[in-house]
Amino acid sequence: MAEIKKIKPSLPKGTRDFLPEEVAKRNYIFDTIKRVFRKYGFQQIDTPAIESLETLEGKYGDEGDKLLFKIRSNKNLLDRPEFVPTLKERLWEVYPYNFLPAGSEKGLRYDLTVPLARYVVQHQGDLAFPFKRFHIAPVWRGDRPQKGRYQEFYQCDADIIGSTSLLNEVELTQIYVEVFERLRLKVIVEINHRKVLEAIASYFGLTVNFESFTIIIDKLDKIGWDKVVEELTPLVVEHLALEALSVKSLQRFVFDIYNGSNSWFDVTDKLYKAIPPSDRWREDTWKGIISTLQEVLGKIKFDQEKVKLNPYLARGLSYYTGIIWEVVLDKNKEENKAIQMGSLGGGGRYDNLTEMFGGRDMSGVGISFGIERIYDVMEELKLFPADLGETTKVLFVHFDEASEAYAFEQLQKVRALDIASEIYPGKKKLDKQMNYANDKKIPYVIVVGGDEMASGKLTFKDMASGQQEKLTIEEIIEKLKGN
RNA sequence: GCGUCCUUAGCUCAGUUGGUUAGAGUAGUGGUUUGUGGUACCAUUGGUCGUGGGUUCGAGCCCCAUAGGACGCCCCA
Repeated sequence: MAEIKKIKPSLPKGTRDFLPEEVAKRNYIFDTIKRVFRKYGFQQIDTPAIESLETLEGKYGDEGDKLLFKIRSNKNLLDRPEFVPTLKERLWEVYPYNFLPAGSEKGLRYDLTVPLARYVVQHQGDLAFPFKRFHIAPVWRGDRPQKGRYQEFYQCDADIIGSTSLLNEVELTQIYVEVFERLRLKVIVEINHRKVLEAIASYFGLTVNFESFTIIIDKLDKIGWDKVVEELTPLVVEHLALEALSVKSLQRFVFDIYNGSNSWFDVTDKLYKAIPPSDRWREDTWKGIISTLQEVLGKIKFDQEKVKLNPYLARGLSYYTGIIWEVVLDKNKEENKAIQMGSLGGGGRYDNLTEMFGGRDMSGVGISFGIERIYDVMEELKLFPADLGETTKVLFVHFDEASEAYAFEQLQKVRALDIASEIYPGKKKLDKQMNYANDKKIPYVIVVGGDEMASGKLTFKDMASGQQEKLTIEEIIEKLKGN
């Protein structure tokens, strides 16, 4: 038997272990979000962590493809011992994929959206449309890790597939507001329409480089107007021969509209008046966008401090085609001022999602919660409840085999009432057993020894106060049920 | 793809211009207290100094290479 090589315990880069306490906190976030999702009629689904490479490749652009985790095929003939070195083998080393049947290669999922598209097309016969699902699961990216950015992380998405009604947008906005209220985070849900950006770009003659335009505009929060103008200027000059003055006016244009207004209707009205229909931009389309925004925002009385129209909100994603969201900390609130954190969520409407899998054209709209960041912010603001209720409520401790057996019997009575309880297994000195309760933050301990067995009155100790009293098991159960 | 930094005990880290046997705190174990934790005190286990090579009488420390990791750009679900 070969000796097992001892290695230093370590994790691959960009991955984390979670301690029980951390899992409890993460579950608190997940449970809060799930409760709201279900309240609005969303059903949870799951899909495999691995998908065919076919499914994943080509969906995230060149940059995304590079970050895909690929799983080496076990069909690789090179690994077979009987395989002798030949020219073919050399070719295998260089071009292994060329010798594999298409679709046999696997990869780890990169997000939850592409699996959703595959899922909807594959199961369309079994699903009720509009299909409202949520999905909370880890995804993997071979990215270079940074602070708050990992190779394995959770995504938490809710989407509605197959309905173009704006009621969906209204409800998703409600969900954002409600979830963050429940988590006691003060945030602003920013809303924009993708085509507002297109209109602005078009008005300033930036249609050729619209992608670059959105990428730059999206950085506004991070780098400020001066840098944005700086980055936009070459686009204008190179491709459209407009003087940089136009970019300055772009800044003023957006800035004025956004700042001088108190209500969404003011903002949308101003937008409407500010952008004259050009030959690239038909008036009725623009009207449609404005009314879309007004309908979504005006449907119910959102708190205007919490839900705001942000005409320069872009989001990098190219596949969004309609309303887009982003959730950010409300920097006007005192407690948030010191916290440096990007968006806590985002989403939008996208068309043709299912097309790539041969499905009929289905419009989709969805939101996502950045739970890793939400966790960090809540930790910093100390917003997690002190008692997350995920630990044992009461521990039985004992001295010898007889008292262990007796305690074990009593334990069954407590467990019969679904009270989380345990007995210290095996013989150990009492202080070690108490230590265990202490480390595990178990609030109550029941001491069972000779006296207790004789009298039937057990020693019930409150670990927080240190006080203890002699009670029958029935009296103890009553107390435990009470809190 | 570009750049900065890190790696010494399970964990967090000291370790002087290169010098004898590499330390501390913490966690663990045993005890002070054979029926009472969160505090204290005493004792004690635990290290191929990431790996490989080089310089040197001598390397945790200097040089080269390499692996792993963290962070910042780029990009971004």
